[in-house]
Amino acid sequence: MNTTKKFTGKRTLKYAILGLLSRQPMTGYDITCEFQQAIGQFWQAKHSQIYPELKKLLIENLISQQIEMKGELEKKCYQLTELGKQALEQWLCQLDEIESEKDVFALRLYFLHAMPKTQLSTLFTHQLEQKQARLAFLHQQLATHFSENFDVITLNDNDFAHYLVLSKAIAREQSYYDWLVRSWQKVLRRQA
Amino acid sequence: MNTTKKFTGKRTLKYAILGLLSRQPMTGYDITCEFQQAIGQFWQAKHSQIYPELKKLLIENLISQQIEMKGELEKKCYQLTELGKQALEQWLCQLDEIESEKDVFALRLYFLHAMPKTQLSTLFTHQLEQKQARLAFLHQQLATHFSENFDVITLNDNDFAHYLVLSKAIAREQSYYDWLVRSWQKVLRRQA
DNA sequence: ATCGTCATGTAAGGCGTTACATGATTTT
DNA sequence: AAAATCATGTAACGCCTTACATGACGAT
Repeated sequence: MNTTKKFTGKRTLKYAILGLLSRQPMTGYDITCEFQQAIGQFWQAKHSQIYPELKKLLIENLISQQIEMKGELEKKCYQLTELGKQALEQWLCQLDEIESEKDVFALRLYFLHAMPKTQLSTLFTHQLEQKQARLAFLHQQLATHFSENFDVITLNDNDFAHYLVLSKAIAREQSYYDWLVRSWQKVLRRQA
Repeated sequence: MNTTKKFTGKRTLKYAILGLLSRQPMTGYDITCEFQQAIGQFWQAKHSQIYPELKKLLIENLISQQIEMKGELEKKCYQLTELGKQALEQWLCQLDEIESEKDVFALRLYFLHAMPKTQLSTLFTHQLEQKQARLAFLHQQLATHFSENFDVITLNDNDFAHYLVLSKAIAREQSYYDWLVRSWQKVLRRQA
C-alpha cells in the first residue's frame, strides 16, 4: 500500500492565514478583508479560496472554530491551535528560493517589434498613470498609519512589520515608475 | 442551446508564444529554452505547459506546423499564421490592469512577531545573497549582449526591447536589494 | 558505453479566479 | 425602501508544477 503523495505545493495561503490568525482570532470574512489591506501588497486571496482553506486547516488541527451568533447571523471565529502555532513558526524559518516574476507589461514591451508604433505612447501613458496612482495610494497609507516624525526603532513588532512591507511596496513601485520614465524617454529619442 | 463560456482566462502564455513565434519559427523545445532566457525574467512556462498550448494554438488556426526530420528525430517547427499575427497585434494593444504581486519573503516578514528572533538574521542574509547573485547574473547578461559603450537609439527593435526588459529586471532587483539593506539596518538598530 | 542535451509528449493534483447562491444587518 | 456591507458557502474552469514516460543524437 502506498499512501505517499507525489508532491506537495507550497501552500502559501495556508501559512498566510495561520500568520494572520497568530495576531488575533478572526472570521473568514475578516481574513478576506486583510488580503485587501497591507498584506495584499504581497499576497492575495478571494473568499472562495479562503473558506475552503479554513476547513482544511480545521481538519489538519491547526486552527479551532468558535461560532458566535449575532442575532440570526453566524460568525465563525477561528484561532490558532498549539499545533498551528508550531506549523507557522516552522514555516517562518524556511529560506526562500528565487521567485519568478510575472509582468505582462514587460512581456508586451519585449514584443514591441510586432506592435503598431503609435500604440507605444498609449501603453506607456497608461502604465505611468497606474503606477503614479499606486504610489499616491501607498504614500497615503504611510501617512495614515504612521505619524509625521515617527521613530522606527520604537515601533512594536506589528507596526514595524507593517512599515517594512509598506516601504518595500513603495520602493518597488517607485523603481518601476522611474524605469518607465527612463524607458519612455529612450523610446522617444529613438523614434525621433 | 448555450455554448457561451462563463469566463475566459487571460491566456498570457498563448500570447507569449505567439510573440516568440513572431520573431522566427520555432519548435516547442526552442520556446521552452526561451523561457529560461531574457523573457524568463517576466514570464515562465515549462514544456509540459507549452506542448499542450501549441496544440491549442494549432486548433485555433493561430499557428501552423511544419515537421522536419533530422534522421529519426522529428522536430515540429511552428510559425504564425496571418490570423495569429492579428491576434498578437490586438493583444499587444491591450492596456494592463493593476497586477498583483506575490512575495513570500515579505509575507514572512509581515509575521515577524511570531518568528524566533534569532532567525531574522538567517532570513535576511539568505535573501541578500540571493539578490546579490541575481544582480550579478543580470549585469553579466547586460555585458554579454551589449558592448561597453553601446548607443541605445541605434539598436534594432529586438535588441532595444531586450535592453529595456533587462534594465527593468536590474532596476527591480537593485531596488529589492537596497530595501533589504535598509530594512536589515533598521532591524539591527531596533534590536540593539 | 555513458552522459548530457535535444525533442516530445501525458497524468495528477494543487492553486487561483469568476461565477453562482443565499441571507442578515446596517446605513442612507 | 433601497443599497451597501457583513457573512458564508459551492461549482466550474483555467493555470501551473511535479512527476511520469520515451527515445534520438552527439560528445567523451
